[in-house]
Amino acid sequence: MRAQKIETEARQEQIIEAALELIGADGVNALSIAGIAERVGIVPSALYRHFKSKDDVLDAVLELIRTRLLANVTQVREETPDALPRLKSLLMRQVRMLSENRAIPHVVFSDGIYTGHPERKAKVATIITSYLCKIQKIVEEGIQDGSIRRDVVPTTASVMFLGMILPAAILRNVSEGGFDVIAHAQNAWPAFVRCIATNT
Amino acid sequence: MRAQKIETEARQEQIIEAALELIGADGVNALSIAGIAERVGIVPSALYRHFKSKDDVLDAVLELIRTRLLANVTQVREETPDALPRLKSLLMRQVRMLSENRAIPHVVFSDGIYTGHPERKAKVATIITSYLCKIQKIVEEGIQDGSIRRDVVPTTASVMFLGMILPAAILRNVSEGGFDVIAHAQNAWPAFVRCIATNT
DNA sequence: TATGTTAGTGAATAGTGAATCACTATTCTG
DNA sequence: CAGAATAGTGATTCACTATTCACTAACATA
Repeated sequence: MRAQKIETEARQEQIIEAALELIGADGVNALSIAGIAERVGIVPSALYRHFKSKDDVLDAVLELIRTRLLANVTQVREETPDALPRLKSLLMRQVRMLSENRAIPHVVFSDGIYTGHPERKAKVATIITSYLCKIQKIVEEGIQDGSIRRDVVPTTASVMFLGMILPAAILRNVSEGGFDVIAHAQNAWPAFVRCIATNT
Repeated sequence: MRAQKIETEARQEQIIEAALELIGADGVNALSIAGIAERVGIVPSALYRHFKSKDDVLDAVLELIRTRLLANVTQVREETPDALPRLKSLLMRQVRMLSENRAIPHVVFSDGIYTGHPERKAKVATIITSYLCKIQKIVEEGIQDGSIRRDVVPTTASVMFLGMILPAAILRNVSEGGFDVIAHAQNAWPAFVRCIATNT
């Protein structure tokens, strides 16, 4: 049975989405053109009408993740004005996002994407660091307005913030969902507050 | 030129060591029998005299990492009696270990090892959780003797402890060493203390 | 309705890397 | 020193996957 003809842009989205889901399920290594094609409902070779190569697909996946990740931060900025509530809201958002989108840690932390692709590795580095920079900025503003201790190093705080999310994501992955990421975030938050907030 | 003949046990160690280094450099995906063989100085097929399969090599690598990782914890237990100094010492040890041994995060957090190998994934899960359990125990003892706050959830604390190390390791990997893991640990430690220690 | 363009198909190709095997060189031992 | 056991070699097989290509069906538009 022949697949329905669909315009390239729509197919591209389907393909990226399918890739994202497959990566979330089995990791970057298990991602194959055949697998994507099957999920989309076309034949493997048809995929090449919409992407030049598998690498192209991976680049697109990475780009999508980048925008989703950073969008979260900017949305939080608009939502709340103060540093601590911003961070808390961001934490909960990210954790929820990871719950729904298992692919993200796979893509960002698996070497499968950048073996033999220094440019892509650099891109991952850029994504992470620009994410951290935004957090750092929130922390700096918190120091300015006195809600965050002066002796907190913004860089360190941003990495520790990531430290509430990342190990949890990996634990969830490795234990097949046997780790409650959201509960962890809720427990970790007050502790994190103690470690950066000024004593009241 | 023919390679020197060496007894299996010694070769096995060489092979595991080579695998570890290759993984550290380029990740699990880039690991090939040919690569290992070249590094060891034998021909690819010779490797099969010492290991049944590539999977066997990976299992051995994983086992080595497991022992190294857990050995660190038990050594720290012998070294110092109190919870907080123990944790600090453990932190610095782990960070130093990661600096010297780039393969560890690759092996533990890359999906390359467990795609299609549920048993191995389970083993990774076991390694991480048993590591966390040991930390948890230290925390619990700290709560007992009053050096750690009563309202700290031991599980959460252990995951956050990992959160000082893990993101740092990944940042270092991704940025090609452009991130000072040891400096980060030194900055993060006092903050972590604030978040779990009783106020003095 | 005819025609050009776009998307889908299936078979063929080619590269890669793990694993096997028959054979050879080396080392150990009686 | 003979010969058994052990380790190394190179050619080869095998499976797996990305990619190409000639062809076909569907759609848009003139």
